[in-house]
Amino acid sequence: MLSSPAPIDKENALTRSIPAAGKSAIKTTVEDSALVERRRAQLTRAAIACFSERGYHPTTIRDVAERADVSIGLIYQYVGDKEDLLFMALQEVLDTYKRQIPLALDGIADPLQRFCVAVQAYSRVNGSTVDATVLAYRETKSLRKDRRNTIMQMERDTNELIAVCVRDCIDAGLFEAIDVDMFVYQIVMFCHAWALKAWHFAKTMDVDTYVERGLSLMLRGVLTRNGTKRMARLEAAGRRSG
Amino acid sequence: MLSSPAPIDKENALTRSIPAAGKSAIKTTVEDSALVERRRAQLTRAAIACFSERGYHPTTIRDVAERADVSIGLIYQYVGDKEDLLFMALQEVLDTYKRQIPLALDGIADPLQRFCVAVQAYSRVNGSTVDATVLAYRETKSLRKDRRNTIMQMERDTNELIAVCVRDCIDAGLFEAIDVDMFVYQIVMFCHAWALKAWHFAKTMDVDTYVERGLSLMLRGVLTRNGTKRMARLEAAGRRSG
DNA sequence: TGCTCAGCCGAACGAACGTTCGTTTGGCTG
DNA sequence: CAGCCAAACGAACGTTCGTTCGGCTGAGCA
Repeated sequence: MLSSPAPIDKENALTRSIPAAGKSAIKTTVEDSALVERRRAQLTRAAIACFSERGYHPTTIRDVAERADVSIGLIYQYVGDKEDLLFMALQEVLDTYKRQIPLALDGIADPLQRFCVAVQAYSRVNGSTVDATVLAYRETKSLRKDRRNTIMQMERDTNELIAVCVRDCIDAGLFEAIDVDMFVYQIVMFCHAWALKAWHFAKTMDVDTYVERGLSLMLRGVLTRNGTKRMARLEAAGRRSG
Repeated sequence: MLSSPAPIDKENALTRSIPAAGKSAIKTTVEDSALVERRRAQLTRAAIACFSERGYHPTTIRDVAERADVSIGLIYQYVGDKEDLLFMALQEVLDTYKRQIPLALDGIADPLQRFCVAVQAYSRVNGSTVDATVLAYRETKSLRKDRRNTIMQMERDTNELIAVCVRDCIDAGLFEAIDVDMFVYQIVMFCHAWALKAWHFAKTMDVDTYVERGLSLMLRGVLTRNGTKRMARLEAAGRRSG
């Protein structure tokens, strides 16, 4: 057996919109916790926009303040320092991925379709926020170690969403007994590549075409005979509905 | 036919160790061109080390000067500004890739073996300089547009080295008539992933294991019947020799 | 020996930026 | 309406860092 054990994460259901509370919590001087949440969301949105555009270090606090339409001083009532803004931004980006995939999967039962939809959803969210995905690749290293670990754990959580789909396909006899860990990373890199190599791909196709062409390549040799039949049926159904 | 035309680049043979002369050339006040080359190589080495460790923006000119064991003032006799250092560093990194693959391919005739060796060489060079590969992903965006384009062209050149191997395998009847562009990017991302996801993979295997497991997954469904036979023979030969 | 100048040095400059803090605002309370 | 206070503001501070520039050095030459 080639597959190495992938750690299964159980804290998924417990995470909040801004998780990782406790240890690396963010300082605030404001009491009203609803206000804190609202302001932080506002600042996070502005930070993602600024950091995506110019990068973390070249962006100034003044840039973020202006984008968020608040004063410089206000920012320091809701975060401890500039790095907190980056941490919040990256958490929000990774969290979006973690939210979008289950959302797309909702109500779909067939394992093969679930797999394809998961890949499509992940690629689409990468595509709709290319800059944010690139930001995560560029700036995760700019975080302190413990926070970097938090972000990496969030990536592992997302990967696990894909891994589950793959294992279900194998269990259902639709995929061969492949190297799951390797395949999951191949898929994940494929989804990220739509953002990372947008300068190459976006010239010649849209996301959905990309996913279609990519899957038809990657699934050769992975689908069982049954899987191939099921795939043909799904494609026919897809063509009929849109 | 799914494959889209990949542009073939002919200026490969013309590039020098520090290419892209002409337009975006780098300022110097020193006459002796041999000295300029030596000093720039020295500075480039130091810059790659510093930028890889701490990132481009947090690295100071003082850091690079210290690492290269020269004064601050000397640097400005060989480069115009800090961005020149980044440009030289990224060029050197990408150029190493472009040099290593043909080097590994030298003397190998069998198309399938050439493909496998190219993937292995690319993964190995990514692995031996993980930080440099990550640097290229992080900081290419920190360059001015024209220089960013130069770097992207160098990446395309490297990709083309892989593309040639793939097409040769198809022409030799060892690969099915697959989507070449898609497959090349899948391979390239796979090679980069060894560096980008080192925190995941390096815990459980070495580069060569990674390449072996990755290829055996990606080549299912790509190899023709003949290709599969040839592959088995190559693996047997490989096992005998080392 | 003394002159010259390419190459090198690093103190000094000044702009930019993260962060602070004294002040202002506006709404609630009694 | 007076008194209070959380929230917001933004000028000012102190530091950092890219870049400059005036002077030093030593090899080559007369």
